[in-house]
Amino acid sequence: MTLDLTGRRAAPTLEAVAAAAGVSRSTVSRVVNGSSHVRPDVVTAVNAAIDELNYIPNRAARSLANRQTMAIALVVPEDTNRFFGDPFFAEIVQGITQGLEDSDYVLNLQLASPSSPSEKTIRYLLGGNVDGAIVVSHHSGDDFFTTLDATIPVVFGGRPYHPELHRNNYVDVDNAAGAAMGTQYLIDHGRRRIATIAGPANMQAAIDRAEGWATAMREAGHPDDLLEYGDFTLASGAAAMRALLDREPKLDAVFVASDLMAAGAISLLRDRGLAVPGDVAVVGFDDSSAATSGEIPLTTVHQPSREMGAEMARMLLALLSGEATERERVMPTRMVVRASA
Amino acid sequence: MTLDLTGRRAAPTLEAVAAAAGVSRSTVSRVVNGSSHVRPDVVTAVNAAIDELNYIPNRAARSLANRQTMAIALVVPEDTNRFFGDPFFAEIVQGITQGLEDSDYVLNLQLASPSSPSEKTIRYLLGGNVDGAIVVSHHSGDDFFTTLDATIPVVFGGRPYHPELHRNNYVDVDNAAGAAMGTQYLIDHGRRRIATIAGPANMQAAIDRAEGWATAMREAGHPDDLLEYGDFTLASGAAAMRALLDREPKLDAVFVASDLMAAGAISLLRDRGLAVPGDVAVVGFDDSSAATSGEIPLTTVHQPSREMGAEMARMLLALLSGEATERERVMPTRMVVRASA
DNA sequence: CTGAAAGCGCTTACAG
DNA sequence: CTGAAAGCGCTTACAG
Repeated sequence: MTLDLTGRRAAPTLEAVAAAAGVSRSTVSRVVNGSSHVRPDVVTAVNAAIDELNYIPNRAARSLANRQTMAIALVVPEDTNRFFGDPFFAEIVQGITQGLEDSDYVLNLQLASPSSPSEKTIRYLLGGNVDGAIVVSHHSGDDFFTTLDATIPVVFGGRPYHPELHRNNYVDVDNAAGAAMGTQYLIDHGRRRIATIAGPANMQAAIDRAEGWATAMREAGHPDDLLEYGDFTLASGAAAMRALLDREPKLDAVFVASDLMAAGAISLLRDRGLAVPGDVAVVGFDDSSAATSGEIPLTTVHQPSREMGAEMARMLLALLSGEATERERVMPTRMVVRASA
Repeated sequence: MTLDLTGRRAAPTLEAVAAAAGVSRSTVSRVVNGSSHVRPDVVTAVNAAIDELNYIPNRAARSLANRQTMAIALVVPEDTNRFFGDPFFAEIVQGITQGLEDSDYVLNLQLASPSSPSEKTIRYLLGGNVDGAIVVSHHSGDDFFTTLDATIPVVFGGRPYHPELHRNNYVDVDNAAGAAMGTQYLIDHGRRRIATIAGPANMQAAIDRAEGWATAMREAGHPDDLLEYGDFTLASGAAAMRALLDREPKLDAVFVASDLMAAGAISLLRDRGLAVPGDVAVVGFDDSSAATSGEIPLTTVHQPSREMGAEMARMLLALLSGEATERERVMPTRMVVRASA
């Protein structure tokens, strides 16, 4: 065992394995990469040497020779607090991890600021450190992602805001239809003055959900004037609810574009002494764990977040392997009725 | 601009920059790496060529030549739900990110299972893909980390459970003293029957906090029999509270080893119609955002999570640059009094 | 089926 | 201060 200056073992190389197995480096490489043109007994001998030496291929060397990093980036243009605060992301990450499980790719998480990724992140993503990227929670106003998309294969979680993107691979739900369904549920249950708390206007999903609410309202002959924006955080849900109540004390329902904002809205409602759903019915969106962790289980529009994550991974893998693939995957939503409406 | 088969631009190399600037590759390399032995006008010319071509060094090539990856791993042996569910981790991550900001290192997050990291994670960490690692939330019963620690520099968030580790670099608080302080606060405020909800018995911090509670109780002449274990999740806090109430319906206070578990305990208490702090006083640990997001602001033992994260980053950076460094950093806790006790 | 050799894009002694 | 050359640890045509 060779020790380097700091007393740590020097990693064995292909060369060492070749010597131990009495074959050439080429052959070892073939075995490591599962080439079929190697004699079975040689495969056995090489594998024995690999186990013996505890050989792990050097990724840098491999990726230099290969021009492949076997890494993909998960880019989330949100600050840490929002990323960690919303269980929706946890489910997306789980799905992606699961979708990548059987592949040789590793996932590298890059948190970027919502406005614009740091110089460091940009260099990382553009500097050939990953073979592809999954971008979740895309906001408008930054064309870095257009550049990224022109550089490596990218799959978006949620239809990206920029329609002029070079390519356009995404996994999404029909946000407008889902929101309309949630709103219709309130209408069907006799609510009249139905407000909405929308997500930020620079995110496509937020726009679509607001639009779905407005459409359902208009079709039912109700006014679609009661809209306030949040930013998908708990606190912003409460703030928007307060603003809504100030504008229309007699509202009797609210469709909220995310469960987390809905939880914030409910806590404000209760602070004001309003009963949920007695006085005000609340319908959320996501069906994340935030829907069931509050005092009042949330009636909400379910989107299959975990499967969406897995699907993003699969789509990117297909793109990377050059397979012809579906480029736009829209998954179904459904109503989940609990206690808040 | 060269286009490859898929229509993506081929990245410019050192070679190309050298040609554009009319110098050798060696010189370009020196400029890129900030060597001082280059003539100023040459530096200018090279930088112009770099900007012109939009050159970004190939990390794989660099790290092969260098034997440095300029990447460090953040390893969290927890499942996704727990990692995302506890705001404590968000703060640690923020701190680490901040501590790494001015360095050239990128952070790669590796979620591992609490029992034992996957084959994939092991190969990643041991395969020379990162120069060092920060391990947060270490559990006993897995000696992979001993191997990791023998292979690359590692800093632990929280004193690791295994005392026989090769090296032992960590950032922590004095958990026992903090817990004793929280418990003493309850004693000083006249509580008699004080229970505790501990963290998992395979984590050093959990053990130390339970010990701190027990010590304070014994010193006050109170029995230290009312202990139930949780696993640092909200749900486990509620379950432990239920068990405690079953054992001792007349308990009047509980010291809980994390804010998230405390929030779970409080919700159970309220379900049972018990007033907090009227009937039962609750003291938490962490002072994470979970302390202030519930209905009842939590009185808790504050630990400087963000600074601890930053400190872990700094310590690892020092280790990587070979600087002699403090290897054990214990940061202060303090009482934060709010409404729950 | 197997090996020798070139090449991936950098860095870094070594000369000059 | 600068360049030619070797080397980092792999992969992959090319011969055989």
